[in-house]
Amino acid sequence: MATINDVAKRAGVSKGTVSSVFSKKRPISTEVTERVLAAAKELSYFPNQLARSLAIKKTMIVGLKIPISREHAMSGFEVQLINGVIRECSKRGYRVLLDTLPEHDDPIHFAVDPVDGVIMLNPRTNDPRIDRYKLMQTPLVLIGRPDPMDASVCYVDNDNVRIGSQVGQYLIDNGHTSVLFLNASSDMTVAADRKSGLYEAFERSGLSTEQLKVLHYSRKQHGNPTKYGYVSLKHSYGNHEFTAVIADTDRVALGALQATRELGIVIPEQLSIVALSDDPILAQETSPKLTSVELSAELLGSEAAKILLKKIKNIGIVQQKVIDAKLILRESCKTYV
Amino acid sequence: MATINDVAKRAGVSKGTVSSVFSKKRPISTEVTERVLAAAKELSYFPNQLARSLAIKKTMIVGLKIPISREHAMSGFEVQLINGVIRECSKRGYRVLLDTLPEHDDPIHFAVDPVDGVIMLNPRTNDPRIDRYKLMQTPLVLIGRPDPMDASVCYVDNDNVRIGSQVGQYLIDNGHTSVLFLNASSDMTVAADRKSGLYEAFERSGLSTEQLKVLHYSRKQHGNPTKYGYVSLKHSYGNHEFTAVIADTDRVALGALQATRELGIVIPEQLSIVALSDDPILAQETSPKLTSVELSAELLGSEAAKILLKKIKNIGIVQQKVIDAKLILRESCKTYV
DNA sequence: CTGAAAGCGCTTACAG
DNA sequence: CTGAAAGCGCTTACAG
Repeated sequence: MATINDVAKRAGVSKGTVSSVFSKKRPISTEVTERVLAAAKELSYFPNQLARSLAIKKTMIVGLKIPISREHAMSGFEVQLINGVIRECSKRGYRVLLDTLPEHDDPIHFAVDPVDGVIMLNPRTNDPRIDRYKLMQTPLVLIGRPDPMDASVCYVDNDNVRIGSQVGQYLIDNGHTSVLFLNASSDMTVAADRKSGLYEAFERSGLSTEQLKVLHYSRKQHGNPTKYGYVSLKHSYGNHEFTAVIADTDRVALGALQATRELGIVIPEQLSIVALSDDPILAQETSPKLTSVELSAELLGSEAAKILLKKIKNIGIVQQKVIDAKLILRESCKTYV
Repeated sequence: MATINDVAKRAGVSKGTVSSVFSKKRPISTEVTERVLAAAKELSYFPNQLARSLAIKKTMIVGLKIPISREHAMSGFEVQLINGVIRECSKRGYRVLLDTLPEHDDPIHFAVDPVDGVIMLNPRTNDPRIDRYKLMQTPLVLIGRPDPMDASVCYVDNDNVRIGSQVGQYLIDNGHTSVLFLNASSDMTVAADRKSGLYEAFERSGLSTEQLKVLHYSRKQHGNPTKYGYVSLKHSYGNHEFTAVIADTDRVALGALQATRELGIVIPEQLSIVALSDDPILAQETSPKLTSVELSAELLGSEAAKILLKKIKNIGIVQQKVIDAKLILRESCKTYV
């Protein structure tokens, strides 16, 4: 690969000049410009972004840290979220470095990536990476709230307590007093938040939270979300009393739906189902169509990107944003008439 | 941000030594190692990948060039494909730089990206980028065949002629003699390939290709694939004779399905539908379930990544691979009994 | 086991 | 409008 030096020599100019004709940062006479361009073409010269980035300390790349399971495809939620990030970034001329690599616990391996900022999914409790990004002074925005709360970090999130409460209230309003909650895995902050929202709704209505059966997903135990829905329903139905099930995601709901079919349970007459994470396309194609909460994953992604891009331009900004989730009524819940 | 120099000074060693304790490329005494690590910690030092990459000429990043429409979400095909690329890359410790930016025609803006190689989707006819990557000596693998054919470039692809022919034959075997083909946009090589395969099948069976009505998608004209399916069917039904329609993708089929519902056409009794690009989940959730061709997008992605990674390790390798597509029979085609 | 120095390929004040 | 030189933050022969 020819370098800027080769071109400079060939064109009989300094490399600063070559740099300028490509970057257009200072005016170069047309005569020289042409000579340089000709030399560049002859030598098949292409500017090296890496070297450029090192010099100007800017890459026009946004890092997206999103752990992806080795076995399964991305969920609709992840896909939409990535979509939102990409769309927003590409609108502003940024590219996206997808980092799905498992995280190194060893901080020695933590390096500053060739990115201008990073979006990080699902921070864990006391996530050490948050501090490291602070020390690096790398602009960071989380998707999902930091735990413990930290007013100095940027994030976008749904209000998961509210989601739990809302769905609970909806079921209560329609006559349900006992529900099976197929919750997310217990180490996720969303799981705790949604559960507490659900409890809240029950208590508010003077119902006993004893009527709430909450299960947690475990990849080790269940294999995948659809199986989780399937076996959980099969095991629980008959053993526990419940007239409604809340599924953590549409995939979980799919498994549950399958189980009800095999058990001969009629939806929604005998059992109501609502899913919390919604791939709008999927939810409309099941039968019956799935009543579910639209988390607006794409919006989460694009808002995260917006905030990050703002922050990159103006270090110091800190901003949080909660994205509205809405319950979309379709056909899988019995409504009280 | 502290640099390697700061750490070296603080620890009272040379920067080569600091470099070595982080890279472990040459042995450093434990005493010095500890001093360096302590200094690094005190100064919040994190190695700069960018500088490292420039020095060693390696980034451990794979570029994925995948133009994404501003308006719509990614298609199932794209999602699966990206999935395949990511999965394979992350398995080998590579990250993926998603580049969805619109391509600059101006070759002056073509720079060598901070990647070790690139995967490029849907090359155009006489795509100038292919030559540029050659000149840059950037390892390249295409998804979709180069046009014109070029034995020196790596690619993975379905055999789209075969797909067209296979689907055609299947329809013919089941008694169809006239079909509506809702093909991809006319500037895509896949469109031509599939069409010629379909013609082939008709000719082989001694049928008149006059009974083939082929339409092409145009974003300008149709807006989006689903609308394309919807309006095309509405316009064509009644005006043209056909007992089967081949939809370019499942999204197109979705639109067509919707149109048939409104027109009161019973699927598959009155009309057979087969889709060429298959999101397995989507296809199974429509009613009736969609008979469709599984393109194995994920496999396309992972195979492309495999070849690229091999090529990165050993420049000079050239390899092509055609990925099998299979027709999955579900419920949307009438079968001849 | 460690250091001094050249090099990776750019950019950017500073000077003219 | 252009050049010479220092700098971006690393790595790596070479020498000891």
